[in-house]
Amino acid sequence: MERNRPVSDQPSRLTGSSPLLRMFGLLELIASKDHLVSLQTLAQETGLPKPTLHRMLASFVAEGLLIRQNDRRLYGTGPRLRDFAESLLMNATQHGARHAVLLALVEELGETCNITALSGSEVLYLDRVETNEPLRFHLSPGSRVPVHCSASGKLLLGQLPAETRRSLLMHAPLEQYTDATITDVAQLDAEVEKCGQQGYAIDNEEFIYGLVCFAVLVPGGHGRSRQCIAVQGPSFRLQPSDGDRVLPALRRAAEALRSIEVEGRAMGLAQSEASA
Amino acid sequence: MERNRPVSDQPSRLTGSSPLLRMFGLLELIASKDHLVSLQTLAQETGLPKPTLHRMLASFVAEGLLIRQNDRRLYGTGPRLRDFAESLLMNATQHGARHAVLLALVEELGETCNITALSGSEVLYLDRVETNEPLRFHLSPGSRVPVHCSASGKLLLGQLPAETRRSLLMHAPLEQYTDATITDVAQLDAEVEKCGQQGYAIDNEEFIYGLVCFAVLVPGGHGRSRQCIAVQGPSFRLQPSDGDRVLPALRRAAEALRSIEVEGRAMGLAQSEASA
DNA sequence: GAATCAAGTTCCGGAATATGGAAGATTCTT
DNA sequence: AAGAATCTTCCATATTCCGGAACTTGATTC
Repeated sequence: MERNRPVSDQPSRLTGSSPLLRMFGLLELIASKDHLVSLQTLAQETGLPKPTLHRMLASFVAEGLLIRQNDRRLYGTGPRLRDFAESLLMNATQHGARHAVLLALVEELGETCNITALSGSEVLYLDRVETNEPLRFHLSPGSRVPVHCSASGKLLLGQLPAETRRSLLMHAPLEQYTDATITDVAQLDAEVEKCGQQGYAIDNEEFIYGLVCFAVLVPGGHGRSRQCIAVQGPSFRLQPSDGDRVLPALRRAAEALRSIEVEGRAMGLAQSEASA
Repeated sequence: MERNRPVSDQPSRLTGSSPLLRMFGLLELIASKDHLVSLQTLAQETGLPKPTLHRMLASFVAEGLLIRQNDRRLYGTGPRLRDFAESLLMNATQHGARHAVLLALVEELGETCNITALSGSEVLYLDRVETNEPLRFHLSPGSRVPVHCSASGKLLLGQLPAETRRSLLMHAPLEQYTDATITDVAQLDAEVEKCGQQGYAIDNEEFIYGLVCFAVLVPGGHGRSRQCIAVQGPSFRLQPSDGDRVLPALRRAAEALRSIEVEGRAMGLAQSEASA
């Protein structure tokens, strides 16, 4: 159902399906300001009723996440949020190691690279490092692309049980983005099969004109993989025939990612056993 | 109060009056781990029922706050959380006071100074004040430099658990920027150790020819520090032998930053008690 | 390779929480 | 001191969350 949205400006709506996520969105909004904010300001920017905002802010203040300053009129981030942020960054070494692999790959190939995974019926970008080339495609990390017209998507589809794959493709219409987009299920099945055989996939301008992409699977613990690493670039710098140049590097990076995953798993297990 | 639990104790429930705050507590718990966690582990540590946790985690994953790795068995922080943390630290409300400390330091030393933190596998500039000298290196706040060839990076690496540090360096490309860049892991380990011992670090043209940098840690609340304050300058104005001149000032500034932090914390507590 | 076991996932009725319009306080403004 | 704007409290309603029980998946053992 739709929430009241009487005001027609551009209230940077807090996107969030549940109240819980909406509250996190509020924190994000406050954290993104380089100055303190008032209730009134927040009401205007979010479009939320003031009593609602007041209640949210009050509970954050009670928990030490936010603090009130200037005679209690303005809100800013509190010590607990700073602890959280610092702790997060210091401990995001999984990110760190993974990010480092991407950095090295971009350095070597000279083009933007991504780590991707399947999320629902779309391909999600887990992390990304952009090339320094002045001309490049910009897709923000956390964004999503359709499965049927991305190199990663075609590989990840191949890792799904046939049954699951079928029902997934049924629900998501195969939209035609360019002339090269595969929109026929049978044809897509054949393409997925082919990619699985050869161990890599190419997106040859199937999603965006001028965008070419190579992807390989990150080896999973046992049999199935759920992540890809991919390189993308404009078609005049990266072409389908460049496989010999980019695939070895991609495979090396994929192997590096696998070893990170294994370490992470080992630590995770050690942790759970430690509390027995 | 202490927030990080070193090892498992009783089902130490997530402190939080409302479900909303409890969910934030869950994020804090995950962010405080230097490794990925499983649903089972979280269930044990929080005492929450598994279905409840599963639902919470699923919604976080759907929002991009968390990501799942290792065959979807383990949870870790996602890109959106990292953005949040960085944005928060760069805009922190005591920014004003923090900036003032930097200004005073630059005034005293006559060279550009920065406040830095670790983010993933790189060093992030949280804030920065440039000298008025006509010749200076330009790096904007928000930009990043490699850990292995920056004074801040070498100090912050020393604050990580050995295991974590090893894993990070293993996968980070120790790129050679200048003749002085340390690219050998063992050698870097020794250097990090040495910096930790002496309480400061020097970057002696290890990243950019002609750029020398001194850094000290900002004392943290819980033993470990997560931020540095540093001064940098061209090698003909700032030399490794200038420690006696710059280190006392740096230490004073670091102490000033710590006290700002403590004040903020005290205010936060006062606020939260007022509503108890 | 079938049995066993542990971890992860789904279901759904009941319980607890969030919602926001209206109205009452508290400032700031003139 | 009246007027205006913002902040705060109230509370009936509707939405959301909760978690025991049951089911599925995947790993381990015999």
